[in-house]
Amino acid sequence: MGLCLPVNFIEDMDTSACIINEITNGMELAKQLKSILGSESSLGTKQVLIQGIISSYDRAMMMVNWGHSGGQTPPLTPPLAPPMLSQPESPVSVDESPRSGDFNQNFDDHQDKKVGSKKRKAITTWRNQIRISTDNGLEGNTDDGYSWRKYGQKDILGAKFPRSYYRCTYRYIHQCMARKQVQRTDEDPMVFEITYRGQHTCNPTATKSVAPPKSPEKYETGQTNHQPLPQKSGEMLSNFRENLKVSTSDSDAMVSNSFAFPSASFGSIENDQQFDFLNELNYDFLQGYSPSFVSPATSGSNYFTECGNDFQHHDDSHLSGITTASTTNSPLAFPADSQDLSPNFPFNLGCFI
DNA sequence: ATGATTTGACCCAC
DNA sequence: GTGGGTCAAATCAT
Repeated sequence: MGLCLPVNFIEDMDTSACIINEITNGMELAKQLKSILGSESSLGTKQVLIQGIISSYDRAMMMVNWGHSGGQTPPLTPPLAPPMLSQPESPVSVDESPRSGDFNQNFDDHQDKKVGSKKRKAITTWRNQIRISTDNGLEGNTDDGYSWRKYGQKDILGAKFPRSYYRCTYRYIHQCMARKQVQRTDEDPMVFEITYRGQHTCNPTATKSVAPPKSPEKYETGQTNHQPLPQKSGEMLSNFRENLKVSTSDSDAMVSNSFAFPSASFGSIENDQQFDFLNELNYDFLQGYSPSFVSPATSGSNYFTECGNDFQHHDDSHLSGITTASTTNSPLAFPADSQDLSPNFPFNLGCFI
């Protein structure tokens, strides 16, 4: 069901060879980039090469991390399809809060409380870091295709900025227990770290309400009501995918998915020129890439089942050490399904298929 | 009037 | 005891 890699991926692959392959590939791309750096080559070409380099090294690092993880297989399905998550070996806790037990009778963690030691952090989480860019006068947003309602904000010790807490707008309608936390990073106020908890049981496309954003600040605090146009959904998705990290705390697994359009956002796009610019930008970047990757933002239940692009496996101890630099600026992602790859697609996915 | 956000208080894991 | 997560009343926005 949309998983890109077999469960026994680690055991089956020749990890060392793949790591070498990725590093070699990255080096080759770097050479190509160097050769065209001062040339007339298009910006897109250069960015593709840069992303190829980043992706190669990301994958190499991922494989190194996995190799040290005792063969543990991370969850492979990214967050936009939380209901599709398949983690049979790690209990999925949707709502760990004792006080919010009004609806969690249906969820596994409720059983966990009876069965054994139930740690608060034993819950499936995804982390997504989004860079908000003002380079071109646009503000980004943290929209991910779902409707969220803010239910709290808290100053976090040691953090410059407060953390905002959101739950699915349809928590009570669809018993959707998905939540997320949004927090600006100390290092870069333009980068938001979004932690998703629990899985959506609602249909994002069917439930999204319509209300355009009023201000960038609204987005920063998690504007919940926005119905992007179909094309905007691609940007929305791209923002969301910009830097995705998935983890199950109890299994000490994390998956990272690097994706970004440069400054592609629609949080405060209120004039058509800007919007057209972004569309062109997206088109340029996605030209030649998987249509299934570009367009699916409006079908929330699908567009994440297919991916699993850049994976990074971390210990729980690494969770707090997520860096933004390596993952927030990746201008491109690649489709998980090699069949979707265009001939232009620069990345060697041989290790993943 | 209705729904979203803010914010102080509460609960509980650590 | 402290800090993080959540609740819920008050407030705000539409």
